[in-house]
Formats: sequence, C-alpha cells, structure tokens
Amino acid sequence: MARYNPKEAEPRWRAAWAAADVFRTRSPEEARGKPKAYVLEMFPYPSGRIHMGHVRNYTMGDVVARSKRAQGFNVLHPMGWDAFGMPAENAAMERGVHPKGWTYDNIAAMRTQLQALGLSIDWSREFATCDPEYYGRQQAWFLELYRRGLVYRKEATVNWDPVDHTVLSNEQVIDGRGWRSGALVEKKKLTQWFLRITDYADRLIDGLKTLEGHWPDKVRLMQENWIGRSKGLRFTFRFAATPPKGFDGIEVYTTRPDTLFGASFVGIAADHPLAAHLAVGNPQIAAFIAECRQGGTSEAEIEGGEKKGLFTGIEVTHPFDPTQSLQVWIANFVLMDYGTGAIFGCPAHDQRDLDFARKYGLAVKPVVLPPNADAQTFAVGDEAYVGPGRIYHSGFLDGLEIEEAKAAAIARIEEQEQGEGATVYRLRDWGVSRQRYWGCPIPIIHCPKCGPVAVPGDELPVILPDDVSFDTPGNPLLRHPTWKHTTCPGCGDPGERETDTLDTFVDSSWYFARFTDPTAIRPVDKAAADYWLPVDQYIGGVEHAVLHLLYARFVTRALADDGMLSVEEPFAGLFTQGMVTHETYKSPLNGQWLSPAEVELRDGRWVDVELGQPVDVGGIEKMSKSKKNTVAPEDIFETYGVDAARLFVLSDSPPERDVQWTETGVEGSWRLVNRIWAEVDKTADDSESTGSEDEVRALRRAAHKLIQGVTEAVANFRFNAGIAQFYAFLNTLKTLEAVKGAERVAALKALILLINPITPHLAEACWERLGFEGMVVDAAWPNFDPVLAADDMLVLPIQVNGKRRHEISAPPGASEEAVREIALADAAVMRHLEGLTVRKVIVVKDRIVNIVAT
RNA sequence: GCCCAGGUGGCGGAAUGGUAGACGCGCUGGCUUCAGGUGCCAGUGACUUAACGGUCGUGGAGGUUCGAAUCCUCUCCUGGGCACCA
Repeated sequence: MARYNPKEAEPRWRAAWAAADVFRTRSPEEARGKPKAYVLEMFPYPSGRIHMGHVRNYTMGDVVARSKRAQGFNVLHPMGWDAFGMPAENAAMERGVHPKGWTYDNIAAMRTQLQALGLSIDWSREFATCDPEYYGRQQAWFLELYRRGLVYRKEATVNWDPVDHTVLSNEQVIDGRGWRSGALVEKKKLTQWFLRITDYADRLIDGLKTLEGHWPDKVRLMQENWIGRSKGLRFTFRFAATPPKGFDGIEVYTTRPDTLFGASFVGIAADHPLAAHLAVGNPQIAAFIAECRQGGTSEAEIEGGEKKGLFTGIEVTHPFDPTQSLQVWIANFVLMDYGTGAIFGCPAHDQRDLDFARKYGLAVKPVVLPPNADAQTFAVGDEAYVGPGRIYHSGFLDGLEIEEAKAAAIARIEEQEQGEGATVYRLRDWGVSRQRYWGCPIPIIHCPKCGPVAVPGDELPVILPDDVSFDTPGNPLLRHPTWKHTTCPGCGDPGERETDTLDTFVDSSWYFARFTDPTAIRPVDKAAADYWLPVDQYIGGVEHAVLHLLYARFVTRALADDGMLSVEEPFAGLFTQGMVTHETYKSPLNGQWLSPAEVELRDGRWVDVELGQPVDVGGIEKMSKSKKNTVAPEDIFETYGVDAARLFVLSDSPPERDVQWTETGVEGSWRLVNRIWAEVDKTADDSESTGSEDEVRALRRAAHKLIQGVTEAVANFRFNAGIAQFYAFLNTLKTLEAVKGAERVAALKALILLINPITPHLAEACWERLGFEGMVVDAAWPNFDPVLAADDMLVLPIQVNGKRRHEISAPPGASEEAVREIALADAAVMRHLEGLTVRKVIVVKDRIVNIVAT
C-alpha cells in the first residue's frame, strides 16, 4: 500500500492541467449554449508574498469555479494585480529600489506562489493595473467622464505634514502626528479632482434592492447607511443685527425640523466662509480656526475628538419666533462637507448638541415629549432624547407627532420663503487626486490660457516616467525636470501636466470588466462584456464592504451611461469572507512579539524555542507583520501539501467568519487527505463484490446523502459544514467494511467528484488510482437521488411539556394519528404522564412529538 | 463619536422555531510500536445517581410560544468599517 505523496502528485497534476490547457476560457461559440459563470476573487495587492488570507480567498473562489465547471457552466476565472499604491513608494524610500521593479518582482514571486495553489485560473488574461495597457484605457474613460461633466475640480482638505511638506494618508497619521517626521499634522486645502458619485446616489441606493438575497444583508445596509439619504429642511437664518458684509444669512440643513423650537444655538464649521470672514481682524476667532485646523482629516478623529466651540458674537433670528435670537458658534464637530456646513443645535434631542451645550452653558429645551411622560416634570439629563413622542413647547407644532411636525415645519418655512424641503446625502463626491508617483497619471494638461485641457486620445497613455528619485519627501512627478512640461492641446502654448495621480480605488473600480477581454483596444470590448458581465460570484474581504464595492458600482453605472457597458450592477452575487487569525506570542523579557515559528508547546506551556523560557500568549488577532503572528503558506505546502492547506482554510470556520490558524487543525486536514487516499488505495485492488443487501443499501444511502449535502453546502458557501460531511461519510464507510467491489467504488467515485473542487490534486490521484478515464477536472458533478437517500426509520423524540422524555421509531411520513398512538402508549412517556391530564398532543411530522399535560 | 456584525463544551464550530453540542481539534483509557509519532478501538458539556435516570446548560436580564441558541426588548463584551491602507 502506497502512502499518498503530495510532493510528487501535486506538481504532476498541475502540469497535466497545464498541458491540456483545461482552464483556458472558452468563447461563447466554443461553449455552445452552456450557461456562463463569471467567478472572481478580489485581486491582490502585490506585496511580495501570499498570506493565509489569500489562500482562503482564492481557495473559496476556486471551489466555486471548479464546481460550476463540473456543473456544466462556461467559466471565466481570471487573476490580476492591484499594483499601484503606497507600499511601492515606501520601499523605494526605504531601500532605494524603483517602485516599478519592486512591483513587477513581487508580482512574479506571488504568481509562482498562487500557481502552486492549483487554482483553476486562466492565466492568459492576467494583467496588472500598473501596465500602461491598463492604465492608459483607464485614462481614456476618465476623460470620457470628464467630457460628460462627471469629473471636476474643487478645494478639499488633506492631512499635511508641515515638516516633510507632504500630504499624508490617514494611515500615515498616527496619534495626530506624521509617521516619519513625528510632526503634528495639520489640515490643508488643495485643489483636487473629484468624480460626481453623488449624482448617482439615488441609483446606488435603489440598486441595492436588486441585490437582495445575493449580497450579504449587512453589506447592503452598510452601503445604504454610507450613502445616507435623508429628507430634511434647508433654510436660512436671518441675522438679528446688521449682516456681515457679503452675507445674507446662514443656510443650515436639518433632518429634524420638528425640533426647531428647541434650538439654542447655530453652529458653523471652522472652514465656513463666514468663519473665515469673521477671522479677519479678530485674532481670537483666527486663533480658534487655526486650532481647529490642527489634527487629521479622518472622521474617527473629528467625531471622536473633544467638542470645541467659540461664540462669534453674532446672533440670528429664530424663523418661527422673531423675538428669539440664537448665538452663532464656530464648532469643530460641524463638517463643511455635509449639508451646508452649518447646523442649528437642539441639545435636548441630539447627543452631540447636548454635549456641546453642557460644555458651554447653552440652554437645553425639550420639545419632544416621550409617550407617557409628564410635561411638567420631563427633563433631559446627560442623555439626549431621540425617541418617539409628541411635540410640545413649540407653538403651532404643539401636539403633533414627529413626522407630522416635520412636514408642518417645512411647509411653514416654505410659506415664509426662507427655505425648502430637501434631500441630502451623507455621501460625498469621490476625491481621486493623490499627490504621489506610483499611480495612474491624471491625463490633464494645465494651460495658463485655456485652463485644464484633456490630453487628446491619440496621445494616450500618459506614461509615468521611470527616471524619478525618492531621496526627498513629496511627489517626484512634481520635481521631475522635464516630464510635466508639454504644450497645450488647445492653443499650442506651453502647458503643464497634472502631476497628481489617481486613487488606486479607481484602478480597482473596473478591472472586472477589463478581464472580459484584456486585449481590447477600447477600455472594454462591448461584446465580451455583454457576454460575461455581471460577475456572477464575487468573493473578497468584508473590509471592502463599502468603499471598493461602492466605487465599482458607481463606475459601472457611469460607463453604462456612456454605452461602454450594459449592466448597472457589476456583481450579481457577493460573498464576503472573514480573516485568518492566529494567537500572538510575546517575550516577557523584552516585550518583543515572537512568531509562531519561534515558540513551541512544551508540557502544555508555550516557550521560546531558543531560550526555553515561557512566553506570554496574547489575543487571537488578524495575521499581521507587526504582531509577527503570521504563518507562511509555503511552509505549510511544504509540510502537508497544498490540498491539506486548501482543505483546512475552508474546514474550521464558516467562511464569512474569521478562521484561526492552528497547527493541529491543519494536521486534521492532512489526516483526511490520507484517509481518503488509503480508502481509495485499498478499494482499488478489490476484485469481487461483497456485502449484504442492507449494507449495500446503507452505503448507497450514505453516498447520496453526501451528494445532496455537499452540493447544497457548496452552493450556499457552507464549506465547513460540507467538509464535515466528508468525515461523517468516511466514518460510515468504516462501519461498512463488508461492502467491497463495484458498490464501494461507486461510493468513492461520488466522494472524489465532490471533493475535487476543494482538493483537486488528491481527487485526480484517486481518480487515476481507481482507473477512471480522463481527469476529474473534466468530469461532471454527481447527481443526487432522493429515493436512495431516504431513511428507512426515523427516531422521533417525545416531549412532555416541552422536556424530552423518550424517543420512538417511526417510518418517514408516518401519519399523525399513528405517531400519537405510539407515543401515548410508550411506557416511559406514560410514567411521566402519571397523575396528569393530556390537554394537547402536537405532532410535527417526521420531527418531534410534544405532549402538553397538566 | 457614528455605521455594521458576532458571542454555543477545554478549543474551532453544528443545529428550516422542534432531540443543543454534527464534524474536527484536544484530552482520557486500550491495542499496535524497542521508543516517539502515525494508525486502530472506546469514552469525553456540568452537577447528581450503584444503575435506570434526573437537574442545569447557548454572554446577562426580561418577554412571545405547546416548544427559543434561533423571534422581540434592554444590557454587557469582542471584532470590522469610517472616505488618502489595499
């Protein structure tokens, strides 16, 4: 008996697939009427090495792709590289390598590693977003959107490092300081390029409904909340005294016009034009604005920070009560990007307003009375009341419910011609400018006479220059001696190229469309895209639930409006998978993190391999370099083979949840691989058929239950539950050792076909050992027969008053009366019914009996 | 601060409102082995009982139901996202 040797078998079968070119995508003509299935996993950033998260993601995709292939679909399953981004520039600064060389070297290394996974990918369609053939087409459609007015420039705030004189990403701001210089970060305004995603806000929300049942509910909900459509009131406060020069009033937006009588102040953003105006000649205001400018731009930082404000000395008149005036404050929690950059504060019914009012001693006046509360005694303490109720203390709104009051308040403001009902979105336009080198150049030329001018189509792509230096911080394109100097396509005068590059989210917002024909002259070949899109199953990390997926949905619509695509939704099905985690280890001596390779378990305690000293075992966290809790996939492949690793990443946790990597877990998967091989190896040499009729039936039943269970599990992304059934099947097989020959081979054939998408190398080896023709990769998915899978007898638990007391056997489909009679006649049940009167007997067919007795 | 998700044995987890703990890991005992490992057999939620059995048990507190891990309300804890990380 030969042991299974993955080191020999796995490369051999990968070579066999390659030789037969089985994973080449078939054209619609070649597919001859087969339905298409486009299976895609989020393409990786080429960091240099694959990690376990990749193994999990791409294995899941491969299971879907291979099972679809077996089920008769024409499959597109491509791979590429999300290759622009900051890490390449960081490597350039730290190690003096060129971002381009670094990136393509990493791609080569990772391609080798991914190919070792035995994925059913059509590598002929591979591309990287940093290929000029790709980003040049991106520039082409970007200019198409520019012509249609979907691209524009405006001022926006960035994190500014005042020492390095560079823009920082939110990630590069650590505790309010630049990660390299350590300087306190400031907000700075820059003119930047934007895409009008807000024009599509309604369509992006409405489209979510069409994805119901095909996308996780939580992702749809997160996107809906992110877009944040709200109906409310936009109106103008008039100044109580002489207006400041150039200002008619302060326009605010509110979703709670019903609480207007509870207003106790007006807040404006620190970068509101009125604030800037007032700062002139008022050092106190100027200083406060400067103070607000400190710190980064991230929402978490702004919203989580301390609330600060300054009274401007100006007052406005309440729109419903001219005798009442409200103080205007500059407040750091008011965002210029949302609504109008100004709010009215109603402390009683908004927590942030309440915190602010308590801090600065402003009035707190409740105007919504909770149900059953007493108007005389109801008061707001440290917690704002945001629940339902009736309006009071509010003049003409008194007695109305909240929604009625909103409508009445809006109507009155419109009557007064002070404003109108409005729909506002939390979603902001997409800022795509990055002051960085390693990205797609924005194909615009700035001309002193003509302004920004699009680069003519025949001059695309605008190629990144290779001769750049990273010895000083900042954007090398800006410093490049010649690259930006060109002529204006409009007037022929000297002009300058835009030196900003595009956000890498732009690169990943359309790559799935490019995969349908990566050689197309246009950005997308219409016929190929029409055949393949939408992506039938998209798989990736839940961390992309909002940004990447929203941008891709937007760009798809924008390109569809341009006639380039015919679908609105790029991803018909979405699955978001959890992360791979691992225990963390820390040395108690120096507080340094230790990698799993540096520790081992001795007598139930984790110790440092070298020193033999005990180590502190920390939390289970996402595998990351900083915590050193990573496991290199190559090491696992080397020890257990690729199939055992594929099996393990799917087996221990539901795929949407985090999975904890453990050495003992992968050993369990390795054992399953060996058990399957041993079973096949043993059966292959059986020549005669044996086994009683009952045993043969039991084996068939087990096999058909397996087909049913695994087919459902794979279709519903319940890989862990599916894999458990393989174990259960093998356990059953062991109890049926007496069955040999053709019946056993047939059962194993089903097993091989079912496990093929998960452990394809092993499946091929078993297929060959049993002497079947061709390769499993070309074999059809097995069919399930419900008659063969049905049980002869069922065990029905009997409950008395909801507590399980006994069980009876009954054939499937036994009638209610028959089951009731058996149950009531059961000795153990009768014992529990002693002294009680049976009131009711509930029989749930083929499931349970519950006797209610008192 | 805001949005979202998840809490079930020693561990990962299973369970169309219907036998809680499938399956795996670990552990215990036995067989195999010079030994270690592998492999094979049996057991394994807690408490209780000589045994049959009984009681409790799905983060916590209430509720709906003949019946709740599952549905509802409140609460605690952990994780993800927050627009320049990809």
